[in-house]
Amino acid sequence: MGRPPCCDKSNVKRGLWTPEEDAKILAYVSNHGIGNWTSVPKKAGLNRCGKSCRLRWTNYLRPDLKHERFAPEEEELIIKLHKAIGSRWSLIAKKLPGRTDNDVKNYWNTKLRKMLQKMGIDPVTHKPFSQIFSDFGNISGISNTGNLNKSLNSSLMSKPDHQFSSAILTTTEPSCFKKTMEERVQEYNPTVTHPTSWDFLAQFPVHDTKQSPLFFNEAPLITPTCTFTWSEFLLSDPVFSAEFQHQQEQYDFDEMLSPTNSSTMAMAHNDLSSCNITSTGSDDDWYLNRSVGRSTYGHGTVNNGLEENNNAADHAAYYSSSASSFVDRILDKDRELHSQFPPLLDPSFDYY
DNA sequence: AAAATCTCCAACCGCACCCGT
DNA sequence: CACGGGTGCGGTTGGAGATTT
Repeated sequence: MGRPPCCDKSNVKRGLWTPEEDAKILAYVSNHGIGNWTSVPKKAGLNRCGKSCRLRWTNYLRPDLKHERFAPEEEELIIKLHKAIGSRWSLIAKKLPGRTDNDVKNYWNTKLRKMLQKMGIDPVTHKPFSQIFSDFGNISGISNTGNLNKSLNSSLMSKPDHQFSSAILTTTEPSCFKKTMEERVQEYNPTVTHPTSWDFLAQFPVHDTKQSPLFFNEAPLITPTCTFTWSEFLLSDPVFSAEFQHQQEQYDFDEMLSPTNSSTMAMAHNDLSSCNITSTGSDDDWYLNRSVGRSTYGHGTVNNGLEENNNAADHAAYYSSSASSFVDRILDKDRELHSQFPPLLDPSFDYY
């Protein structure tokens, strides 16, 4: 027998909150503080589930929340923390003052995940696809070039925004696909005149480990081709290595991280310990943000013009202006790695 | 101009954990 | 120790606005 619901769902209001309802929550909290949310609806005169009240307060009404767009430093930190600990949004949010787990989760799902995919980085493993293919080439029984080429061919037949499907492991696709890597890359992005393997790989949609466990999850089948690891690369990165010097002084991550999953957590400990973010938010800004920023009453979100940054030009500007960013350094390292994989760099390489 | 599709994010759901009794 | 209510958390959904066809 399952647990009874926290309230009678049929008799409580659901959906978007009105300014009047928000005012009641704010008035209640200012008078009584937070706690015992199940009794809040009754005491505050709201026809809402207590859980819904708590969520509204936690995710939107709390005075310490930031409502402006994520800063580049915040984006970088989210990516780094996600690499270290995965989708533990509440832990990640704790390192981003003024952000909630819901904020971080939404931002990851709508922006960062897609951005990494477009850059050729698998947002699940945070590895460039090149490294994944390198590992792929060493899987027993499918290591010969012909099969690998056919597999690559198969994946190229899919549209970029589609998830990387298990089709990569099939060899039954039509064999009429004969474009070179350079042609494919330039077709995808005409501004690339001398595509690297990275550009080539950036075409590939991301692999979904849930849908296609054969590729990633059967770890014993995969034997890395070289001793390089991305965690070591990150540790050697000049920016991050400086941060590592202060690791234990800044955070007690043993407290944050569960003792289970020791190897992953050990890495997480290293990566997380380097995080050092300074709060840029101000409580005083909040009411200003609420008045000039966005609100979510009635018809959804109203932005102040700075909120959204969806176009590619802005992204390009950001990544060129935040010189030698986290991702840039990964790209540089990946190109270096590809010097060890010349066949993929040969313009005459034919995917057939 | 209208319809279709996409993007974004607030809100919801259900499970797990915490903690007081 | 067991139980039950409250809370935290991550995944998912619904729908409004934006963009594309």
